[in-house]
Amino acid sequence: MNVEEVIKTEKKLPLRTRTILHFSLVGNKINETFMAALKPHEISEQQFNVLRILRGQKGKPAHLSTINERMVTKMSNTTRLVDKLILKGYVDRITCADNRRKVEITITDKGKAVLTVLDKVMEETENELLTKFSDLELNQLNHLLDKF
Amino acid sequence: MNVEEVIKTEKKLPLRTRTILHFSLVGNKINETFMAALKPHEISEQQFNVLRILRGQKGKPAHLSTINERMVTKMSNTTRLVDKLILKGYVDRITCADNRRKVEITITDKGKAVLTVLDKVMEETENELLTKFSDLELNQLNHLLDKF
DNA sequence: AATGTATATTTGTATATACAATTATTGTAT
DNA sequence: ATACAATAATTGTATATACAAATATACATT
Repeated sequence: MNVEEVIKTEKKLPLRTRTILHFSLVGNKINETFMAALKPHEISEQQFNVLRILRGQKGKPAHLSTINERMVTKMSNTTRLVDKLILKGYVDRITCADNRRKVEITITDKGKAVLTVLDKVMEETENELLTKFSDLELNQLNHLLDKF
Repeated sequence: MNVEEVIKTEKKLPLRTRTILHFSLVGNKINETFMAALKPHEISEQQFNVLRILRGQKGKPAHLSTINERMVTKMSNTTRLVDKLILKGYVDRITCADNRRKVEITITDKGKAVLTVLDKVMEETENELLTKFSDLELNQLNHLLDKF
């Protein structure tokens, strides 16, 4: 992906401007690719993330605030993401007995089942996006990303 | 930015999964930073992009489709982005005389004026985001991004 | 000229997200 | 115990975006 080609400019961009622009162009490509891959399964990336977080709990329920901390989205959206997952039967929500302000979210068997399907979809998409990278290059990239 | 720390997991993620996740975490950080920087000026990143594209035309108007090609967003959104810029007095829209299906968008003096202000804001934000990078590292990053 | 097809943009509608305000519950200080 | 602040989640509302359908104009074929 060549920046100057995409944005159709002849003039040389300053290094920092070019880097940020480059980054956001690649980011958009990655997002679009994942959205397209998940679309046939009628689930959004954010909803998928919630399911993954819940699986990470290994049976234990997660408080809504915990899910929220591990996501980029805002609290109010987390509530509504969970609403949608409940409608699909992928998670359950009960109010916490210890502290009735909190709610506990658990992934259902149905939710686990779609996750195993989606895991494959995501892995394939990752590989598709990263075909041109060697492991060495991926490590270099990760190392550079740590600097942000 | 450490991936495992952000998503609070102990187990080691597969290299490819980690890279994509890392990328999207950094992408979110970049986006948030720019949104926050532009917010006081009451303009969105997308609206700002339209203005930059128009400036690149050097006085010549741009067709809506041209603007659209150079942006990530969809055509219908481009229409509405321009609507908002017109309301603010930053651009003009006239139907093209040669081909009355097309429209021509031009940046106004007022639009150019805010751009010069926003240029500084963007440059500062870029520098703020990239403080930890040497020029060599930025070139390495750009080189790796080309592989996407 | 009439008809069908392609192009360029706009509009309608559903969904997604951000932000502020609200509700409900718990903890704390007097 | 009462009042006040803090915490957790939800709801209302405005804005943003995606997608499909509609509109308007131009081009091509008979």
